[in-house]
Amino acid sequence: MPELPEVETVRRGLRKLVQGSRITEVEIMYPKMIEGDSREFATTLRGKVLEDVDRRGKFLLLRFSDGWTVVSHLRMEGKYFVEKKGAPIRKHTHVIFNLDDGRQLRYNDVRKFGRMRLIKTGSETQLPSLKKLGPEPVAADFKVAAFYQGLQKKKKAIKPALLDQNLVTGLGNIYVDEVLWMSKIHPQTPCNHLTQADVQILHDNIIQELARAVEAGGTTIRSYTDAFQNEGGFQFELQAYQKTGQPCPRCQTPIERIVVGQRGTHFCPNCQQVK
DNA sequence: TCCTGTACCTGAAAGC
DNA sequence: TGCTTTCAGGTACAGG
Repeated sequence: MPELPEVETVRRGLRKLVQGSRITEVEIMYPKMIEGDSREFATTLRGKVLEDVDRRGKFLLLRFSDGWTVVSHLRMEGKYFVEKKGAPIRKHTHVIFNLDDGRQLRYNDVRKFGRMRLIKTGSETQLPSLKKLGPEPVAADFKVAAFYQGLQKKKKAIKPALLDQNLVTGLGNIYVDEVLWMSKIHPQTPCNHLTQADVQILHDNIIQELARAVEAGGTTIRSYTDAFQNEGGFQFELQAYQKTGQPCPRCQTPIERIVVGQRGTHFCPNCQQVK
């Protein structure tokens, strides 16, 4: 399930593999994957060069010539890979970008949750889904004072607040459980109960954890692979996520699983207590 | 405005 | 063994 580190790893892979390639044809097998007119999506991209691949939060921004951008979200199980034209089409391949060198950039998505949208480059900041995104989880953008103020205005639990993408972007279910464990904060703690000291620790752990996960090439739990079809390495670093019944690495108390905001949630009942 | 619940999807695992 | 049910979760959207 791609979160920021996985999307960043895909972005880097796509840059290496297909930057500079020209699209000769786009085949769309599952039109619902395309937001807006899927035929227009295909005809507009014909002849365009993929000039760069950017990222905002968990959204990939594929930059094409003549001022076009494809905004792509992998959601749960979306993945891109490159194969030669004529190679067997795998099950769950929904969009194929034919390239001028005989290769194909293929988008595969078992759950069909992923979405793509074609927009004019520069207008992505006006898309509601991108407009609402909080800062990137890096020290230059993500400021602890604004984070604390944002949390003080919320009464809901910290876990769904972090999954919202409004206060900071890039966290998903795995990394939220991890950073809350690292910060000794119970996932059901109301946001406005957190002290400045709690928020400072949480802020620093979010930056540190996501940077480490990017370095490791992301986390593979179910099916994630990057554009080279490599799995991530960060699943071996997880301390709490999916560790139900296993001893907490800090205090040896068994990790528990509860449901918070309809999401499976893993925490240490000793280290992480509700305030 | 904020918050909660649900739909979208399929495959794996669990239950019978 | 084979069928049915439950679960996994990121985002958009509806409704309170």
